[in-house]
Amino acid sequence: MSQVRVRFAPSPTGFLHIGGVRTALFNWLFARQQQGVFILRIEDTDQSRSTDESIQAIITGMKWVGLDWDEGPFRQTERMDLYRNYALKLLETGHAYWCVCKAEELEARRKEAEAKGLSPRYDGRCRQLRITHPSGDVALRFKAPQEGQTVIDDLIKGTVLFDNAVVDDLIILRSNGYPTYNFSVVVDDALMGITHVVRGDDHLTNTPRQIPIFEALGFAVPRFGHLPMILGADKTRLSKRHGATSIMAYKDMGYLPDAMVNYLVRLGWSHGDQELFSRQELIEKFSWNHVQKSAAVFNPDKLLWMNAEYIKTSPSRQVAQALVPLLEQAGLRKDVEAVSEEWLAQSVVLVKERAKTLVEMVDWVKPYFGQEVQFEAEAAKKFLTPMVAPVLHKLLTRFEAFPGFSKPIWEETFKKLVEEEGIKMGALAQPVRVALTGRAASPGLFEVMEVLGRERTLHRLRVGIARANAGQA
RNA sequence: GGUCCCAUCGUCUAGCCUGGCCUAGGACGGAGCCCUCUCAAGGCUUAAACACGGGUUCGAAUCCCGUUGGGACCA
Repeated sequence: MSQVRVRFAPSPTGFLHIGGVRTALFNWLFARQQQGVFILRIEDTDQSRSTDESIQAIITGMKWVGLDWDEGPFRQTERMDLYRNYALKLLETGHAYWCVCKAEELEARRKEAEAKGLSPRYDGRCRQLRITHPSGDVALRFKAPQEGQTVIDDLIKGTVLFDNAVVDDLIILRSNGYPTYNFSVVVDDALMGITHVVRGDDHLTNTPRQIPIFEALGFAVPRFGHLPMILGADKTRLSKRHGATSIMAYKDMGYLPDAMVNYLVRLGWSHGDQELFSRQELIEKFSWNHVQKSAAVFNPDKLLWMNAEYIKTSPSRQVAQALVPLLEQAGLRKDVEAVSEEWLAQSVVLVKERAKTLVEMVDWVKPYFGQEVQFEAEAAKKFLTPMVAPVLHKLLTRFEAFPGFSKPIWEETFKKLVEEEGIKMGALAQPVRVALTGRAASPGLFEVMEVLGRERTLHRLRVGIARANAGQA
């Protein structure tokens, strides 16, 4: 068995979208599992739509999700001579011919055929012309086999049969000298020694056009695998209308790359009932025969759940690291610089089971930065009332009596006070919570105190008491 | 229009190849209950699907044919 060589070949016509990432992912998993080679190739022959920014977007996107490639990125625009040479080689070997049909004529004939209810394929009229010295606008056409069948043993769809009679002679070199998509792909896949062509199933019907070209060129025909599409909630092809489709948009929304990868691979692939997989597990367990044949609807809710799972279970230092850029964006640069990595990781532990995204986490973690707390008006009004001020003061006095912070001791002190006062836990807990965090919802009170430390806890209690006394008296 | 692909809960899917273990399992989301200092998380319970019609067979979600419905490509 020769080494597996696969590729991901996106067009740089925008950002890297999640459908592309999934295609790349399946290729990557297979390459890593087989200890093969994963190649990145940029299909930028359509120069009118290709941009350098898009190429950069593909690269940053791939890096973010951790899909590293072994060869490339190659760009088709740097390989134009190759396509021309191989096209002319086909002409020499009699597998291609010059076609002088004008675009308008072809269009007219196509319409005519359609009107008659025939398929709008090229009728092959230049095939017999044997034009050897072309002039003016000429295109090079591939002589497609007219008889027999082309059989694809697809990795995902199984055996698919096409009658060659339905495949017409496709243009491989346009009159402007540019190769067509179907031709440049074959040349590249052949020259790069691709053993498994795995792409979206929108290419399935291109395959019977491409196989004869491999053969005419004298190259081995690779295996093919056609992945089903990703759809939006309305079951139409996923697009901007369905919300974010750019992979980097998910980074900005606070998703973890591992969660994206896990979700995307589960969209179309399964391993029994298992939902969560580590990268290593994915590489080990991946297999083509458990890839779904039908299209799948992208479900943002499930992705969100999965992201929450990853936030909860990933090492807190790692999550903290991913959180830093978002904290800085939120205007907390100075605060972040002032704290230790360890402290940050500790606060992540505090909120990680409440935040489903890193963006949410920024909000959860905000109250633990800085000396002062920002009160939510409603929470303060409801819980920091003159009525609770005396109890809060008692609590403060008792806390002040301890020279240091000790979670169990402070907790015990707190509960004892509640008991003595004959009030419910919540009656004291909520005002304290608002005093310490400014909000009516937070992690466990004593965990919060631990992260704040003795001094800030006492300080915020004092401020809270002042606020309570001032409150609409 | 032609060719090709696809079809299990609202969604992602297990089961299909190698019929019986399927009274169709899991997950997300929904509903309810429990836990609880708030918010979460967690635990438990629950509603919810084999597109339809024919065959083959003792027996079909599973195999075959057709219908319907989606989709892709061809410009």
